[in-house]
Parts: sequence; structure tokens; C-alpha cells
Amino acid sequence: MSTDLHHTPEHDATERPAPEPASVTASPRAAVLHDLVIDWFGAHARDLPWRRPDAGAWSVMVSEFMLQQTPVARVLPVHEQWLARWPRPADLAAESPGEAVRAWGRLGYPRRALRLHAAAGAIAQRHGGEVPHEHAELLALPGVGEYTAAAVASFAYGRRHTVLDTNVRRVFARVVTGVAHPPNATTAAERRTAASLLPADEATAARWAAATMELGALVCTARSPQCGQCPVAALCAWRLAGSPPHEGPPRRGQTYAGTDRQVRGRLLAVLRASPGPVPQAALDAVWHEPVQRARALDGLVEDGLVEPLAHGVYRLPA
DNA sequence: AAAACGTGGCT
DNA sequence: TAGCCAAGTTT
Repeated sequence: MSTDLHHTPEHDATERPAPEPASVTASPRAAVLHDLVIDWFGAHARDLPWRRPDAGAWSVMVSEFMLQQTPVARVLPVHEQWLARWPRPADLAAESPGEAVRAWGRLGYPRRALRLHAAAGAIAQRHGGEVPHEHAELLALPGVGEYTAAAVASFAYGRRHTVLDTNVRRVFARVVTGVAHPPNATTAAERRTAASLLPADEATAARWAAATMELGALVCTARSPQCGQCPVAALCAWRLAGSPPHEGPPRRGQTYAGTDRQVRGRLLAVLRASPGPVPQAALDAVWHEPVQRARALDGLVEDGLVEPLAHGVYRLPA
């Protein structure tokens, strides 16, 4: 079946200080896979602002923060506004965190705005204003986890990293493992698969990362995969197995209505809409239940998303 | 390691 | 309609 797709483990550049193994001979099937997906990418990749030749590392980094759990279509306009307003990390760092939260708009998970603002500050202070090249340095920035560090290093600087996001995980689950969906949490086996398939050549690896992600986003989608358009349908383990349905525990579901998250969202929406401080009464109006409302507001203050002023007045953090 | 953390479009 | 899903990170 697909066993020879992953018989030549290579090292992820995540372990960069260690000597890079001389180009291990990739299996012929892996090489074919690389070519098919990368060629497909060349013909079908979307023209996204953060992928253009003139896009800098900062543009890439802003996009990666915004794209965490948020669809491309919603990110596009906000990303454009951010880059126009804050063309460099130092520009954002010079603003108040509250302005970052306000400009985040309705992208969701506004703590990302706070973390991106803090990351910009760290970049301005510790990295001379330039987005760092090293995976470890990126990982040390607030809001940057394993995925985002690899994505920025790979997409912005062409470095060799396993970029394992939900799209890539799904592509590998199907093409390599032969199942409909990846596990709920990333496993060591998935990391091994990704590492074994990572092209030895740095530039090719970066291209492969973007290409597999795009394939998952456009063709090998979660709901209704377009296998008829897939460049690797002929060697996809899942297809060859007859496209069996998902087995095992139900996929991660999220409840929202009635949760603290919903209340937080409403409270913050009021704060964002107001240019200045907001009286308690305006916040009280968003949710009927006082205990939950107070808990949500406390949480926002705790997170640094809201700043309490004297006598029951609140605002976005200055 | 499980759960919290927003928002909106699609089926 | 109700649930699924979207380039995850943090605690």
C-alpha cells in the first residue's frame, strides 16, 4: 500500500543546530508525491497578499496570527488594514494594545490581537525590529506555537520545517494513513509522517509546506473533498481503501450559545465600538444574567483585554 | 491532557 | 435547523 511513502525519516530543521543529514535518498513515491502536489500548487495556488513576492515576513506573521482558527475570506480585509496602518512590527508596538484589539474587529479570539501586539514589542526590542528567522526565536514570541513558528520560518524565509496544520494533517491522514480525518490532537506518528515526507532540499521543503496546506484548503477539504480535482488521487491510501468513513471518537465540537465566550464577545464588541471609556450600564445591557456577566467581564480584565477605570467605567487597554 | 478561547458561513 | 468547520495557543 503506502508503506514506502514513509520509510526514510529525515530530520526537521526544527533541530537546526544539529548537523543536517546529507540529503537522504527519498523514496521514489515520495518524490512523485512532491512533484505532483508542487506542480498542482503552481497551477492552482490562490493569490494571497501574504504570498506575493513583495510580502515581507511581518505580513506573513500577521496573516498567520489572523488565520489561527479563522477562514481566509474573513482575514483578507483586516490583514490589509493592519499592514497599511502598521507596516512594521515597531509601528504596532508603538500603539496601545487596545488599538490592536479594536482593529482586530470581529475576527474572533481577540487574545490573538493582544499577543500579536506583544510579539511586535518583543521583535522591536529583542530583534532589532525584524521578524526572527530561527524557529526557536519565533517560538519564544507570545502567541507563536509550534505551527506558527514553522509557518513563518518556512513561508517568510524559505526554511525547512514540518508545517503541520489542520489542512496538512488531513491530507496526510488520507493520502498516507488512509483514514478520513486526523486524530483530534496531533500525535507523534503524524509528526513522523510529516518529517519523513519533508523534502531534503530547503526551497523544495518550503514549497511543499505551502502546497500541501493549499491542497488541504482547496481540494482535500473536511466536508466534501474534491477528489476529482486532486493531483494525488491515484495514490491516495484513503481512496484506494474505498474512502471509508470516519471511525472512533466524534470530532471536536464546540458549544457557543450561552457560554462565557459569547458574553465576552458581546462585552468586547461594545468596548470596540466606543472610542472612549464605557459606563457599566452599557455593558450590563448585553447580558441578562448578572453572575455570568460579571464573570465574563472579570475574565476580560484578567486577560488584559479590558481595563477597569475608577467608578464602574471600562475601556480597551491603553 | 482536557478545556477555554470568537465569529460567521455552509450544509 | 443544528452542527460542523476554519492556517492554533495557552493553561
